Amino acid sequence: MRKSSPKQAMQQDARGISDATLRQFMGYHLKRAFNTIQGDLTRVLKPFELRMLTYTALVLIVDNPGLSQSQLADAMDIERPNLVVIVDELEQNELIMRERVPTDRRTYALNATLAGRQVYERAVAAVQAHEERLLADVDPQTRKLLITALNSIRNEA
Amino acid sequence: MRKSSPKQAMQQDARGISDATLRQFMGYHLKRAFNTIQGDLTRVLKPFELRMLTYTALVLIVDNPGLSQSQLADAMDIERPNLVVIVDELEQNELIMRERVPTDRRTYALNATLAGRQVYERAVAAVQAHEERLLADVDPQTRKLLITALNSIRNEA
DNA sequence: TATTGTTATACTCTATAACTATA
DNA sequence: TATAGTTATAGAGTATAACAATA
Repeated sequence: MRKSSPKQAMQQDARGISDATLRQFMGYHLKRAFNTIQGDLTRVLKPFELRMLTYTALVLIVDNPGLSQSQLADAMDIERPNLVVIVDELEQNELIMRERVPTDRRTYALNATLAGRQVYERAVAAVQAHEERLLADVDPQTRKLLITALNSIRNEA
Repeated sequence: MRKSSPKQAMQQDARGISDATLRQFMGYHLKRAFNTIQGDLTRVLKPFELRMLTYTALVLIVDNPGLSQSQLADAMDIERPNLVVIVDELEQNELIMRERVPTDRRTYALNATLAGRQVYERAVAAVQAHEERLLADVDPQTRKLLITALNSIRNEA
């Protein structure tokens, strides 16, 4: 994660670097914001032995008991092969279980353990508190607008 | 890059996956939006033999002739070691030149070649056109708000 | 044949430590 | 000493192809 250089989003920074062209470039702003939040989240989630991907998976599993790895990969927008290590990690930490489905023995039903649901409660609270701090300057209406705009980006591809 | 699943940002998707908890999670929206835009940009920049990082570097070099690699790394918010291959790539494609500075022989002054400035013109236009399509549903005022909000995220870390 | 989960693999982006040459 | 650029390296995240088990 990188140290921030405040004021650099303006026309010129202290050393006179002009980012006039870049300032219009949404991808650039998105990337920097994501890198910042990703770095923060790594810290916030460390006490729970989670990272952003395992956190996201845990949340979806707790909220959707019994879903399959394919469904989870689809919901997380990642490829199935990449989900395997994520589910492995959650299972090794005993936060979730893979359970065979009798009616279709190819799939696993994913379910959180008691410990998983407890970690979920605390981790969700920690992430919400973090985002509350992060978005302190952004009023609720703008946050909604932000999310809507971000999702419209996602859906336009 | 991943295929999009429209409507999935709503309460439930076609298979009934609930992402109620995730919907409040800004990091998740940011990540998906960034992944989308990053995938798109890879395609948009391919004709110019650029990727997002080399594009960003080229833009900053053209807009700030003679800047050093340290300044560039700082402006791009990446570590100096990671910039080396980016500058290498631009130099090998003959879009920029490293020139020794007589007054401080440790630093290089980075300058775009004529070809670099021409690629810059066309690549910037292509990226702007792409973002215009991507943000078609987002009105100009909201875009500004979006950028401001994204930058406030960046600076709060 | 098609799908679920898996393995192997490769590529990109990021981060740190340590080197060199200059200052 | 300190700084600019570099090398080597390691860790994430992501993507594709191909396999076994099952449908």
